[in-house]
Amino acid sequence: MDEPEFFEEGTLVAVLTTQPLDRFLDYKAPAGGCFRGAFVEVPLGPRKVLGVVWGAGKGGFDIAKARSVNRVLDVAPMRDEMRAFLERAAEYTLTPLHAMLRLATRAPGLSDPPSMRKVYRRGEGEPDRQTDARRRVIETLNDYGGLAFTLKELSELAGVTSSVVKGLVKQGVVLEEDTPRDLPFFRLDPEHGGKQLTEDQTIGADALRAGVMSGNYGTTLLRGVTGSGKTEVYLEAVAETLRMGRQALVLLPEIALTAEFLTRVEERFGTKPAEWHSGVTMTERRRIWKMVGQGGAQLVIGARSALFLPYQNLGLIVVDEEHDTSYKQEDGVLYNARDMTVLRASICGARVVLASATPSLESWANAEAGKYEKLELTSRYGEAVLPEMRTIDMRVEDIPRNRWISPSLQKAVEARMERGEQALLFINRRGYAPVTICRACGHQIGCDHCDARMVEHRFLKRLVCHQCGETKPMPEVCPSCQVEDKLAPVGPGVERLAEEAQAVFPDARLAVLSSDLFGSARALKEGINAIAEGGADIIIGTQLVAKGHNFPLLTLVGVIDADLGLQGSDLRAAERTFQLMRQVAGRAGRAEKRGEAMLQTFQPEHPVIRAILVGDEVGFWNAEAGERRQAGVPPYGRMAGIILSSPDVQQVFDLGNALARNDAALREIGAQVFGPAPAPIARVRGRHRVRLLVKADKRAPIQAAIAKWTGQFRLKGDIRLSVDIDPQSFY
DNA sequence: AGCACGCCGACT
DNA sequence: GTCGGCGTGCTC
Repeated sequence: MDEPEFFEEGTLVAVLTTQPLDRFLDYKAPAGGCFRGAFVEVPLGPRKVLGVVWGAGKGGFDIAKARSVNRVLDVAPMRDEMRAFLERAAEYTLTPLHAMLRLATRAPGLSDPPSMRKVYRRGEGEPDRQTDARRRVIETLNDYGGLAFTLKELSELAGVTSSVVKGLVKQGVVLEEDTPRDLPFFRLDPEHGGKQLTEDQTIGADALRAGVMSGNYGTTLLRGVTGSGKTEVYLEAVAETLRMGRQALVLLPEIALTAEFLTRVEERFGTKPAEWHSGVTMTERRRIWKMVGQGGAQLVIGARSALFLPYQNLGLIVVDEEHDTSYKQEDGVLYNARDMTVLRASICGARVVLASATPSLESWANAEAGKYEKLELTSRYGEAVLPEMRTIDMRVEDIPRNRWISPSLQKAVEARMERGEQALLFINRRGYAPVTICRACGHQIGCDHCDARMVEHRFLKRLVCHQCGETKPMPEVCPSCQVEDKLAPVGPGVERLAEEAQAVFPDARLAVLSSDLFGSARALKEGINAIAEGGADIIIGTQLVAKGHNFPLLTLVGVIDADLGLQGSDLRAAERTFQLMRQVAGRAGRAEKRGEAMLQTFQPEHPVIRAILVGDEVGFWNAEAGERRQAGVPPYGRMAGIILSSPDVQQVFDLGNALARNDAALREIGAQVFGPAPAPIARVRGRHRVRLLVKADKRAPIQAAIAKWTGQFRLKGDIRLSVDIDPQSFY
């Protein structure tokens, strides 16, 4: 390893700060000098800001203005590979570098001196007088063999007041010591809880282990049907990474999942890993950030932002459910954590495992092209097999108005209940009804700040905008024509389906699983556990249930509206529908009983529905790939979205049109621009949004061209422009 | 991001 | 005359 460059006191260093400046600022190195990569505090105008020494200063300005770095912070310096990663990620996503540095420093108190706290352990001496309380303190300390406790912990464990402990400290029986507040995580033991793997899993685990042992970059697409035990397989790759003394990161799409996952990690490695997501406390954040940087955390389980932690020796990154759309950050810095994972790993020589039962077309195409290795787990655990799937043709079902459970589905559910098995009714819509319409004038209630329609939530007794979160009470009269008692719900949501199910199956015990019905991840987990143990006959759920929870008694899945998502011209709709339906169907029959899945559809002959039915994944992907290749869209072409937003409609359209007219920079690389058109959500929080789409050849330097193109324009007033490379949805 | 500078409209 | 609106520019 090359030693990073050292800068003597007084020499000029280029510093990148977290302030939104589009260049480096030069400072004089502080007393004692500093290395490249050092985190520093620098003066900026009247303020002190956080920065990183990026390299030698360039000069070229009035040298008398150069100020000195205030001090070098007491955290591990940023490694060269991290700087390279941030630079490349900034370049790829067309994000200013300072914004990338922000992502990488999302922990509080990095500039604070390491804070200390007092801990107490057993000393040599004996107390002058033995009392009951004193004996309990000493016994507690002996029981835990030399461990140190905080005052609060020790007095609670021993059942004494803090003054007893303090008294013993005075006599030297208990020692009081200062230790850093941010403690390392317990060591994970790769040999702790290895499970017996199936033959299939062993082959997979061996292949992943071999990759880890190579010590080089490489990506493996780990494909396994639901219940095939992907997790066990990639945890073996984690184990091998730990044996090699390197760090591992497992990215998960859902916070709700991490609790269950953490338990599995603890069973496998004997202790909990570091857990990083938006819900962790500030103190814990700082601890994780620092410990990851100095090797005191071997394994991080986290959401996408965990990719920007300062790993010092990252050997493996697992992206679980790699197809999940939540890996794409949709506000602020627009990046896809799956793609950035591959970038980061290729820079620091780490392995990547992309795990999914239903991979994204991008990853599938990369595997087909030989860029990724492919690994398949085919057999499910035990005797369970994929459910038998069939459609219910809604065109021929005799079903009353405002009912969504067809007679065929009803019969099937009743049959399962008689056998004491569970059924799941799946609908991918939260709330009571997606639309509220006035039957007097036809007005549909919309959000005041967005162009989205408000969704009635009876549980909350309010209308909710699923776009911006705005809520308002259900109006008494129509906001448009003021007529009373004419507002009617249209279409089903999960709450309304539950109401119907209760009427259709009066004796059934219902459980509704929707993300907005649980106050916390913990409550959700408890709810899920109770259901899994048989606390309900019928589960009514949104896509929350598709995400890897286990329901051993579940043998029937009824999909209320399999067509949802097939409409529209969104090219990814078919892919998402395929993935979601396959995942939901995978909930049935995970234990010993053969499951069944029934899809209610008005278009049973649709190619996607047919592919879902026969489970012909390769056929589906080939068909989908063919169409996209034809259209020259991702993954066979490149796209970027340009979103303009402003409170003033005229302003955004003017700029949009100006951009569309002056597209020489794009034509130079053979790219086309479409639009401007109202963005998928044309108004968000009072801002009008307009989108242009850029389409280019797979190999075209789209970022450079877009930078040149948009760079000609100066943004006036409150207008914002953001570039979304590889947008999730496009049409 | 902040913060200062600076140039036009409604007050004392 | 001056207080204050927020457009523009600077920060080593």
